[in-house]
Amino acid sequence: MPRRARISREQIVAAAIGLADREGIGALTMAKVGAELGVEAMSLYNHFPNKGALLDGIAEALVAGIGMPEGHEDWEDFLKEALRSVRRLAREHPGLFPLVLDRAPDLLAEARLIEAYLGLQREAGFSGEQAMVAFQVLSSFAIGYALSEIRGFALQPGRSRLSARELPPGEFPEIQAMASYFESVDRTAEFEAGLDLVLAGLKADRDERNRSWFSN
Amino acid sequence: MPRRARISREQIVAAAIGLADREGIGALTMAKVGAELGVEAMSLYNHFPNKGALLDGIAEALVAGIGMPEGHEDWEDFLKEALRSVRRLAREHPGLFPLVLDRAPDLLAEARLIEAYLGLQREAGFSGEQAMVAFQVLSSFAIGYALSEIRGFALQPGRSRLSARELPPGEFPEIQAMASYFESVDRTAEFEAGLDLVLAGLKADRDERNRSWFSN
DNA sequence: ACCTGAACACCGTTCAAGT
DNA sequence: ACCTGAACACCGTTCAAGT
Repeated sequence: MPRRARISREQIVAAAIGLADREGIGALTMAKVGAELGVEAMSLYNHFPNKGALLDGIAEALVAGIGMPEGHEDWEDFLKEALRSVRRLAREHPGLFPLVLDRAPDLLAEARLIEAYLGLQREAGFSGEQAMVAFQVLSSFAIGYALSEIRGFALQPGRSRLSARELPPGEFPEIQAMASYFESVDRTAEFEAGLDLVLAGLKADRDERNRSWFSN
Repeated sequence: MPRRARISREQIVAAAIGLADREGIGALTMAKVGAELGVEAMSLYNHFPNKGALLDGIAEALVAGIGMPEGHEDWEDFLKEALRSVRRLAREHPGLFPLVLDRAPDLLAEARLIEAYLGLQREAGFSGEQAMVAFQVLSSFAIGYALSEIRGFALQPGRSRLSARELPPGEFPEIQAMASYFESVDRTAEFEAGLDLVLAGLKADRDERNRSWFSN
């Protein structure tokens, strides 16, 4: 048993994630991450060149935890499952999600996902360009939705958000009529409805383009 | 002429925005913002209780700069114009956009926009709930898209982003076949297509629900 | 090979002293 | 009323010294 603790990259990243989940991203200082493992701040520099590299390590670990969707047959389910994972990550680590977006490491994992997706898309009658537009529109929606959800939607009660019931009465009749709606939205259902809505639009667009192609 | 510079809240906020635009958000220290105006760091505490309040002031000023869309007749144009403004803000102040999202002040301005929007929506045959789902799905898309655009989409060349051409050859045939696409996407056209796609889905959904309503 | 004490630059913030 | 010097706690980072 060594008198001084000995630590690994993986332990540091895990400790940092736990710390940020418990105390917020503001608690992510070298000293506090070290203390989590019984070690001084300077020890971390034996494992990461600087704090930025540690943050990259955190982002990478979180994204790697998502993995590739299983059941590769259908492009719609494949993509929906991947985007549900994005939302799940945001909900599990709300404090770290913006960091993941910021430092989204240029991952081979992401490229592998898109490669698999494009293969599935081609069989479904989409051109490569249509497939990538679909990917970018849908993932923009999922990222934006997840972000809105963790920081609070407009007019939602709670945290520091202005809620529908706090508005000056009289001036906002439309909103006030819906106050109870804002307090009881089912966000999972809304997210799924959003995915389906965008997918319906994409498929309608594909079909229309294919129709005009055949009729020319 | 006083020997010591005298400054206002507005000047401080403007100086901070200019500084962040030029040197990045990392340059937003009390000392540097002060220096921008020929003043010491401590002077800022006469105008803002702390740095967080200054950042809130920045977010508020940027959002206020957007304003309410003109030409209120049509809910679709109204909402599209508002969301184009979000994207415009992101492109004009890429370094500050995440901060705006984070500190989105609980603005009366936002409530007024939603109030006006709901009024327009009702006339178009949407229920209040449908209207808010539409709002949240579309604004999630716009926020996510703007964010992706400023930090780089997947497989896009540039910055620190892994580009399609940098991937190990052979392993990613689908992506490599589209390398030239990734280098020449028209992001404005893609954003507009995304808006129209989601709107088409929303209207199809409304019509379907109304149809089943009448046939019951 | 990897943890640590001492040290430095930089940062947010307080407060009493100036004008 | 509002700017400033001095001071403090906290932070990232370096480096030589330990084991």
